[in-house]
Amino acid sequence: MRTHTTSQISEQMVGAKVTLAGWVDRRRDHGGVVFVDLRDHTGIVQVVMEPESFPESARLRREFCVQVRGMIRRRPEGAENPAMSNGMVEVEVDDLNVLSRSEEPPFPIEDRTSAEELLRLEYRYLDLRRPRMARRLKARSKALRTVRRTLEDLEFWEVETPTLIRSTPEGARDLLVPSRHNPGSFYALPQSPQIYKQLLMMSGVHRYYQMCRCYRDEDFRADRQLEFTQIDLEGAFWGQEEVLATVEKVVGAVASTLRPDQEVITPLRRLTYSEAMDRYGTDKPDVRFGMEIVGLADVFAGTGFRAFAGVLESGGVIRGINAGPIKWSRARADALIAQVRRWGAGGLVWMVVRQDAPPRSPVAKFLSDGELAAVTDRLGGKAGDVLLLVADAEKVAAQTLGRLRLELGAPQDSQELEFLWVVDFPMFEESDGEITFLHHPFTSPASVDQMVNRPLQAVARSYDLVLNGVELGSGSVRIHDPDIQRQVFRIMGLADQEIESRFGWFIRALGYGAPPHAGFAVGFDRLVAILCGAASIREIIPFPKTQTGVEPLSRTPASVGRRQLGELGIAVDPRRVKTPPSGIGKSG
RNA sequence: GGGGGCGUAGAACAGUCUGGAGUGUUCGCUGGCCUGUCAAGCCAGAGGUCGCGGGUUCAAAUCCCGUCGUCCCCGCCA
Repeated sequence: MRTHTTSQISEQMVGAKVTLAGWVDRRRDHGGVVFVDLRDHTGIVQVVMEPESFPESARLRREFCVQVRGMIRRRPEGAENPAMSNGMVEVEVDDLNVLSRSEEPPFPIEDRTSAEELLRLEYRYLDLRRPRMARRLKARSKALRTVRRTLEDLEFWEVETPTLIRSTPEGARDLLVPSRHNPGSFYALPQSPQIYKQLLMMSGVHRYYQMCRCYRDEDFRADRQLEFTQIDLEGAFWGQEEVLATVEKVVGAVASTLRPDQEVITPLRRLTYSEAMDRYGTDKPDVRFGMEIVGLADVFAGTGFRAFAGVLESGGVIRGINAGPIKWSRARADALIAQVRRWGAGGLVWMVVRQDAPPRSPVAKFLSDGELAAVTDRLGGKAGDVLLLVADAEKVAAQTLGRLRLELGAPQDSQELEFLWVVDFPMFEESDGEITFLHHPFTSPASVDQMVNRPLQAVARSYDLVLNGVELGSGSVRIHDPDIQRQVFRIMGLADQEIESRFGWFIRALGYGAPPHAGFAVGFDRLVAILCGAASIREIIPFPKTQTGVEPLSRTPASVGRRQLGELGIAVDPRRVKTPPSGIGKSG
């Protein structure tokens, strides 16, 4: 079918006979001579023919699939195109073969313009012909290969675990699959192979990894789909350091493959969870820029400003950021204050630092000169800088300033890659009076005593990998002692009977000489998306779903027949039936 | 579950605030001309349920109500 790809055509090949195949990217008909840009998966080359010899050249249209045979020749002087890698030469056609014709494409197949995403998804096979999308597919493939090579070199075994597993009510909503042999019973698609990879450790597997598809039936985001790919790994006789070193090797290798322009320096920076929360107001800080959060409670310890004093008395905090010399106006201040109120904060105090004068601020009259000077000093304020202060409950203040920081400071077109470990997460958190784990219930506590006596202060041996403010993955040292595992479930409020019925089989497995083990899972789609500079993981997933879980090309999901349902013992409540959208958004 | 943006020709948009004939821009498409273009050029032409439904009005792309789709965010995501 073809002897070369378009990107192989070069000046050195002048005089060579080649056969190429691909699509008509563009046709430029000059009457006596016709130029066709022939596109394949590697690029574009110009082919030339005369309508006198090839009358069908006039009937070629965009996206026709063609095969051409011809000779590579140097372009006439002055007709070279230095913008193309093979622009010094062109293919003089000896034989033209239209393999298949094409309808007029619904949107142009080129990087320069972009159609609406829904239309692109409906015609994804055309969208993927665009060079940018082809590059992303290729990048994803290279990343997969790099991960596998790196881990295979480290003697990891890729082991496939079941994708039809038992549903567990904890965590995200499961995607369910009905069982025909056991009507009324359901499989769940895995949210992660967590339990199976731990069982593999108990099975004597030394190093495990898997490129696995995981499923979580939760609402979509730019970085969240119903199904997604993880680099899942686990090692026996491992602790935190071995995991971190291995994950650094893997993501470092992928980064240097896809982004050779950026150097990833290992070992990666580490922050503890509490440092991250204090300085950045989030457990996934974007450290490509400063604007760190600074505690100011001591500055206002004896303040006469009632609003601040009240917050401190009730156990709250006062913290601030220096937003720098941003454009400031009354309107902007009002808009920001309204915004932080929508986020749940009581308010926002702003100050604009001045040369040789106390900061300008609506609350300046309530504060002493000493307090104003101390705040300015603490936040490193220079003339023109805008300082933003929040006085509130600790969690609210951290969250508010963390979001403000991102909104006001996050770099827009940065090429930088800032990987970061966040370590020492809390074991549990309290929400609505219930104790739930932050990571998952198989995470080892740093101290069993502390976990039992003061669970909400307990530190877990767990860690997250963060890239440019995006959570790339998380892992932990696992519990390998059945008694500790049982205790964790008790702290979560499970009765012994329930522990036995739901997790007894797993705890029993821990009772047969389980090795200490630890592991990690990297969100592969997110990693590739960030490295490719894509704004959403949909850009690096070949056939992604929309926000309502629809795959618009095949129109998935779809209803199934009564007979199919009958075999499964399932009846659908007609009041709940909603037909998924069956076309593009213009349907009424 | 909640907040916000968007929906106008095959594509990307302007027009919507302040109602007055489907008014327009760029690209694509069709036909013609053209032997060195490469986002070719020139000439001519076709192409519209202004997402859908209802209301207000002499008159609705425009105002109001509802609804569908889509995107972003909050909740949610062990």
